[in-house]
Amino acid sequence: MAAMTSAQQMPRSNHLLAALPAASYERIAAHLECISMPLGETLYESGRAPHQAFFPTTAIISLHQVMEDGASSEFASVGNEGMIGLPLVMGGHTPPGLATVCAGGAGYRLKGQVLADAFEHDAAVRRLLLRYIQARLSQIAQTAACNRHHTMEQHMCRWLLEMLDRLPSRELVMTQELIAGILGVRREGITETAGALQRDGLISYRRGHITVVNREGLESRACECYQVVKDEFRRALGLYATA
Amino acid sequence: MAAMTSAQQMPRSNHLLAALPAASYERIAAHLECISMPLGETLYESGRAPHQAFFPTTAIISLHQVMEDGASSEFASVGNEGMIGLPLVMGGHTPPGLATVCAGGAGYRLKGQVLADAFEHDAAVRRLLLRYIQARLSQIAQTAACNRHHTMEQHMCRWLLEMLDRLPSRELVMTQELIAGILGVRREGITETAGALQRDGLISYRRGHITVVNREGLESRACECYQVVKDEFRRALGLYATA
DNA sequence: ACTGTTCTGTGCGATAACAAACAAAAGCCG
DNA sequence: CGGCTTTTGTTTGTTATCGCACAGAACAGT
Repeated sequence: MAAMTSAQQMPRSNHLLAALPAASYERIAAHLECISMPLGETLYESGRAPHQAFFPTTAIISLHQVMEDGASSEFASVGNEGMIGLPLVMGGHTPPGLATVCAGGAGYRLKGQVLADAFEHDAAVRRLLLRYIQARLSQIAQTAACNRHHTMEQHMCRWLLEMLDRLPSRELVMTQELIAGILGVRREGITETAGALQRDGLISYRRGHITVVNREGLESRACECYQVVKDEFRRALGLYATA
Repeated sequence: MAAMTSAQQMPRSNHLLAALPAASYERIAAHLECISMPLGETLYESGRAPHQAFFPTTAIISLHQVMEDGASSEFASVGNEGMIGLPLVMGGHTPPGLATVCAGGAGYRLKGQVLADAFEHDAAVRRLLLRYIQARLSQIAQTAACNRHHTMEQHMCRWLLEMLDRLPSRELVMTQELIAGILGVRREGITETAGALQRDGLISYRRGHITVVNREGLESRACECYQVVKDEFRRALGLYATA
């Protein structure tokens, strides 16, 4: 965990925080700690009660469900557009599922109690988070349908785009093995698909690094789910939907 | 839509309503209208803004996402344990997706404004609904993973059990074609799977009717998702988790 | 530079689900 | 009863993904 600068004088590089009215933000800002989130770190897991919320700025967190046989599958990814720790405001227990850092980077940490209080007493915070939760619901629902109907290539293109939208650069630091684990498919499948995408000039990669070369190309080979989910989050944060 | 009896003197046959403290319930009860929900009716669709919430008692609603190419896939089913109309309290727009009645029956209808007000001003209502939303999130997340990893037979057994838990009888009135549409698979697949389950004495069926004969058998052939989701809802409603 | 480890590439056969076409019932209604 | 419609059953071939096995390449550390 890196240096703890107060977040007040920093740009609000997390869109969810940025969408708060100034008064609400200021009440929270003093409690935000700037931390680094190293690749592979687990922020939430089923057994452990959560006490912190996280607002990624450059990091990306993958939420996934793990099956009894060890197979797993991402149902949502969270980056600078959102937060980790919804159970804190929903007052329930820790849900099944796991939150792990799939792209190392930075983010803010906030004490669960501070968030819960803000949600309870500040209507603006509450409204925003509820809209965010609704977008999250759509995101997961779309993923469920995507998992049933779309091909591996479509899904992978979608996922690359989602990562890209949240990353400061066009490069992902990530092995094919890891991607396969996240998407819940075999590593060989990713090798093959990535090979095809590289052949067609959409991406280029070397051991543990993938660079997106042709974004439009990826968009045309991704499934509709990418755009659907993106629009939902834009609406939730009060931005206009894309044309 | 059937006769509108005030719900006050009726048993609270919807578990979510039943979980409310008496004071909170009474404030709402006068506004509950008892209605019938015929098979096939659409309660929510992407374009239309929602103005009503629904609390099924004997009916079951299937929430599904529809793809551009017309393919669709259920991501949650809602019966007497829950409600339809979460967007009303989350303050957002109508999400993508569709809510249709997949088992005809009865339920309560509540004006959206009444629900929104209760959520805004009554902390008990808010707490309960937030816990319910959390369970719904888990339900959808589990379905996403289920869609990726489990077989059609596992999924179908899971789904039959979920229907059974919410139905007054052991019989579903429903064609194989319809089931296939809900689960997002081919009708032939359902025919084959249903045939196998009948051969093994777990269910029996005739044109448009399926009767569950051996519940334990189904449980052993369903995937873990059934139990995981069931436990989440029990917790949300304040019941004990199963042993 | 050498060596070991971690990634990536490739080639099988197996399997689950798809697509389409058609046959056979089951129920509805005159 | 007899015909029509809807539902279910069956067949054949195709495709996407899996599971496994192993080879080659890239990189990291000594």
